Amino acid sequence: MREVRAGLADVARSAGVSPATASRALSGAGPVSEGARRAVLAAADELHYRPHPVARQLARRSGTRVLFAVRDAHTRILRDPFVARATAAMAAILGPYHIGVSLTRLELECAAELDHLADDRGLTAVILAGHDHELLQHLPAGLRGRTSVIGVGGADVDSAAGVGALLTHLYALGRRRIALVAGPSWLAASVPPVDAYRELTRAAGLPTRIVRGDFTSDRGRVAARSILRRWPDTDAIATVSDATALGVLQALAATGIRVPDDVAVTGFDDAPLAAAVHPALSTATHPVEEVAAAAVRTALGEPPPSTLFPSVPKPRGTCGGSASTA
Amino acid sequence: MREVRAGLADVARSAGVSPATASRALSGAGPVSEGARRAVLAAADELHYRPHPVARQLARRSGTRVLFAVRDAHTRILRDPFVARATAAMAAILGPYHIGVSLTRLELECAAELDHLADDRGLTAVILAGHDHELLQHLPAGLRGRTSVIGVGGADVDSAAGVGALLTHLYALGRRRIALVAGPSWLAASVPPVDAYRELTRAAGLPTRIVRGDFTSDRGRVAARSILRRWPDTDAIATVSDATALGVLQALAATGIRVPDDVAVTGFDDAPLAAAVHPALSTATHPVEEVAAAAVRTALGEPPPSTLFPSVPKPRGTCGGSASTA
DNA sequence: CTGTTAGCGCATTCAC
DNA sequence: GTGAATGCGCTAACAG
Repeated sequence: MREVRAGLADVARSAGVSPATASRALSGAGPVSEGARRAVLAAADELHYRPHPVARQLARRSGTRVLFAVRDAHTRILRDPFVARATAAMAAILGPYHIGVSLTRLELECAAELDHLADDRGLTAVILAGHDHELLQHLPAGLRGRTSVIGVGGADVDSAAGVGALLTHLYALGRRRIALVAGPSWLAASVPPVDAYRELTRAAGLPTRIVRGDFTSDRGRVAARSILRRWPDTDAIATVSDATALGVLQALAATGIRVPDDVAVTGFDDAPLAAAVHPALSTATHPVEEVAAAAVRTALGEPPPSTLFPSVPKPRGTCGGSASTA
Repeated sequence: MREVRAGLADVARSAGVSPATASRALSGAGPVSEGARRAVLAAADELHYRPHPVARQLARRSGTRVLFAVRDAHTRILRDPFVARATAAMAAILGPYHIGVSLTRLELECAAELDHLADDRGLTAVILAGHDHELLQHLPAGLRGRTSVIGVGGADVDSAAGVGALLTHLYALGRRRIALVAGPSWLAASVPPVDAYRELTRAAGLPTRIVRGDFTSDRGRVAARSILRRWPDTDAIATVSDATALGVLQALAATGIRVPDDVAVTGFDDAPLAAAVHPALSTATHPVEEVAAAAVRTALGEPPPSTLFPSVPKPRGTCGGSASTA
């Protein structure tokens, strides 16, 4: 029943105009008289015209994919809930534009990989996460203007405020020997939380206890043991990742340390089940979908967001104090 | 320094052959003499030739995107951890093939939407989840051969075995009044777990207590209250979703019912933090990334997987018995 | 404002 | 085996 798919030429003919005019009318770009536009739109509708995205992208040289490139030491970062959530959000946002999403991990030393990406003509844009300052400085020329960043310098959450609020909350509840499991040192996003931490400890005259972590619970376990060994009287452990916080909780449980009675714990990012652990994990929530949307828009040419996205502290059971175990 | 990107024509010229031969040599298809092939490959390497994916896909009319379409009553399904995880996995798998991923939700009544998708020439393939039998029966002709399915009839986990094992475990631990929060009735994947449940209850002479749920914790809360009202002596509640199980746990906690002492609870899918709640959530783990990979391969033309993926029961704290709270 | 003319970069008929 | 020609479907430059 269905004839061969109608093309732009068919629409143009049926509307009594040239393909060029039809193209302008349909893509909304370029000058078209009101009459012609109406005729074209009617014809397109009549013929059930559907533009061919691939041909369009070839002609426009715009590419058909956005790449979400996450720099990290481990492959398992690709299974990280934050990454998965952001990827899915991008995929949902870009679908209507006929643009797909790809996901890849970048090694810490990724100059060569970036060069490679720079001349993949199929890529509309690249969204970077897990970067450091140097990386942004040395972006291949071919990537400039079609790259955006999630984290420091791009679509970012106010992690300093979020972590700061959590720390302040711990302090208000009487914790005085607070340790921090910071992010990896190769990561630009690791800095703001550390700054916030140093500011609090200095202002309050507290001891500074920092160990490095990453986004895994394994490292959380290790970090917790390390902290307990070096500073046995620690009464709170703040982290910058829910997974890490869970690792901390497990290590503490294994040592017979009570949470939050002996040691309070906080995470970061509000992973799906964070509210459901017992005691419920104190953390901070972030609008990941909005961050992803902003990153996409920026990558596609809009100006970058001028403000940070909110990092809202969610003090729960593992903080002690006014806990809600719901 | 860098000249204009080398095209197939440049490679051909440099290798002293025609573009056609170069194309054959590079794409590996068609007859090419060994000498020519070598020359072309060398030239391509020399010129740092990178094929233009969009042009290639236009010429081949193969499309540049795979769409992951999840049928569900609610938009929030797109934030479901399982969906996000599967999406990210697909995006990672397809990247090297220069194919992107899009994500969309389908209404329960989605015949029109499917028709629409069928003639989006930019779509390489469509991967369906949340389908029912009728949907698969009435797939638009334009989608046949380039559609695959996650769940019953496609890349699926052995949910009957997984749920069955969990139920058997509950039974072995002495539970005799087990209720099931099943999946939604519009979903084909809801059936196997129910079958497994009925089989156990019949074989063991247990009462049958089924209520419908979905993939949200809200419904889990509602379901738990409903169960307690209708069958106050229930001593175990099995679900087919971790989120639902968490909702059940919350409702039970709110009622002062102890888990697992009074009522045991099981989830399904091993969400990221399931092991970390307290008591740790009993659930079943699934190789989501492999399922996604299989779905992708099938959508791209390979034969569908002949066997079900394993659903491995993870009895933990909420089951009672040999619990491990780790 | 509109139509004409050229491509976009590659894959694929066909003759040779 | 190979090459010349043609087409994928649409957009962009250019005259008019």
